[in-house]
Amino acid sequence: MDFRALRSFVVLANQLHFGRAANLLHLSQPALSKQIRKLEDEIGAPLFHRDTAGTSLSAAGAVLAKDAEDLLARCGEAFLRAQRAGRGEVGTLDIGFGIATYELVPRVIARFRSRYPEIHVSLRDMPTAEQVLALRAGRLDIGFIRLPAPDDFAVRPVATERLILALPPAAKDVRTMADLHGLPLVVMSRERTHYIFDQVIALCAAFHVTPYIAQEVAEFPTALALVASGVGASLVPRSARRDDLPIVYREIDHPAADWSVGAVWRPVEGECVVANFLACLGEKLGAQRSHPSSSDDIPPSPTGSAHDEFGR
Amino acid sequence: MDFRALRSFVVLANQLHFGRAANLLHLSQPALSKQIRKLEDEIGAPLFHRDTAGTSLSAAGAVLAKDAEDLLARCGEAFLRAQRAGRGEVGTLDIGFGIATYELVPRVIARFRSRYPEIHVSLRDMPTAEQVLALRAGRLDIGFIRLPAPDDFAVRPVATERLILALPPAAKDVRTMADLHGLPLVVMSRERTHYIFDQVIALCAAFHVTPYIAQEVAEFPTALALVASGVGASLVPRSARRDDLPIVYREIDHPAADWSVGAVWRPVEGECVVANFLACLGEKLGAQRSHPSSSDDIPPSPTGSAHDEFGR
DNA sequence: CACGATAATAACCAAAAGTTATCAAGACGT
DNA sequence: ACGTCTTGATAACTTTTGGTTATTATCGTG
Repeated sequence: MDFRALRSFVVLANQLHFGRAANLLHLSQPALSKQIRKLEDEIGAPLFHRDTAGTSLSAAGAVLAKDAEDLLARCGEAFLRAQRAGRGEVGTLDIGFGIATYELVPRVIARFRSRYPEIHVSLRDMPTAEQVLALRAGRLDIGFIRLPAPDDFAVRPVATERLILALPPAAKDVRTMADLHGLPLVVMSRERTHYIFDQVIALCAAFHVTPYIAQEVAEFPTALALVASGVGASLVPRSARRDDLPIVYREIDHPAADWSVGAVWRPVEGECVVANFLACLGEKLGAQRSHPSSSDDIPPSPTGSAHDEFGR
Repeated sequence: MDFRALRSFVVLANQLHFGRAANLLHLSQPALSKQIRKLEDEIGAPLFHRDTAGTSLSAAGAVLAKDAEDLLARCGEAFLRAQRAGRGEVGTLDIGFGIATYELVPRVIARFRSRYPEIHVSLRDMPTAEQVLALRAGRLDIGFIRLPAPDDFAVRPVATERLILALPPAAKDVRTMADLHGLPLVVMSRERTHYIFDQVIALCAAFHVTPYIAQEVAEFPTALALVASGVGASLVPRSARRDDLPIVYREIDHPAADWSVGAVWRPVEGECVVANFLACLGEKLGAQRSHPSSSDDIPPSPTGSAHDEFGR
């Protein structure tokens, strides 16, 4: 059943006049006659009674007319929805995020939702590794993971932190990571924030320090309190620093101390939903909105900007 | 938006493989590629991600796929409904009937409804003249009217009655209508059954008899009771005759005494609903099923058959 | 009875959709 | 690392379809 014929049929059913209907449809009367006749052949029954005194709907025509109008409306609707989906205005967006983005992501999503109310956003809390898998499998559109990202992803760095050394006053002669060797260490529990734990371990390894774990804690303030009470040293993000405690801080001048989170996505052509979300993200970060909607180059990293976007 | 392209799209969305989908659609792979590309151009966004590793739906494609399947189903449904309407299996049937068919018509309609449950039958009680107008205006499909019908209608005679003279014993020397002159007459009230009244008047006129109306009644048995008690003569359908009363009956050998009802309809090409109804009617009458579904000749009149189908 | 209106038909033309053959790019197995 | 295979795109060509104009048949109507 041809679509154009259906549209012609509806117009004719309203006009009940081949000439007028043909005009409205911007085609000639014989063309319309042919279309209708073809439709009638397909259906196997006349849709109109042709009478020189006037054209009128047949029983079959009357039945079809009722359905056809609705059908055309639905079709147009579907078409528009598809177009809007192409512009990233309707559809779904699956976002993965982890503990480090509990503050940032919901805020961006709130903005995104108000701007694109017809996008169904689904948030999935999962660790970095799982996000990478889900992204590759297409189960996620965007992930927020610890950087660096595997290089088959496009990246938008979102927040950068740097670990600093927190020392009890008694250990104020420790100046660098290397001096940490043998000192007891307060670390974040691997349970909840294993990537922080992992990074601490990796950082120690980078300095050939064998960490001696004195205590595991769940929150940075707790760790600092323990440091202040002399339990041991700790490594915390700079934003967690508290100066009201008797603690000595040391910068760590090593890339392994950098701790950044970025939005990553598969660099696929023409998926506007992702681009739209990244635009919201960019605005939220107050940074330049460099997001390649249809190119797979990695946007310039705004390193050094956007501190303190997370931290507890 | 082309319909065939939509169907192709749905198949491809299920298969996610141009070659296989093309096979299922019985066309070549380039043709399918072209169709999809055209659809994408119309919509303005890619519907699939083409990757040598495999084809997958884009965001827009996923949205459209959801709608398209439903759309196609509805379309097929509408198509089938139209076909069935063409065969007179769905739709509406507007029937007009009057007092004389109160017994027959509902029985036929019951049969018709059980056979064509998806035809919405609407019954309209209206007198002959009004039925004729409604039929011409297309507001009725079938009417049951007193015959003869105007000759732009097709007719199926349904019941024939003949008026007979009912005389009180005291008037048994009356032998023909002509002898009725001056005799008091018991007639049916014009209110309820004006066509019977009218026919009695017409019958009298045919014999140049000026009727002298002694009494109007509502039912034939009442009329006969009055006749038996000597109030006057009466004209009743033969089927109303009662032999347990002291009444003398006389046949009237004149066409004006004939009183028949027929189903009439506009002889329009290819309206199966009407034909189907007439088939039911024919079966109910137990007569030959001569009903011209697509010709406008009047079916052979089964005169003399089908007595007693109405009468009160 | 000629005229006007309406839809069907015919002849023709252009656009489309289909076909086969071929190409380019990755995945894959050796 | 290199042919091979798979997959989809492209090109050239053909067929089909849909559209146009011109004409005809058939009614109502002045």
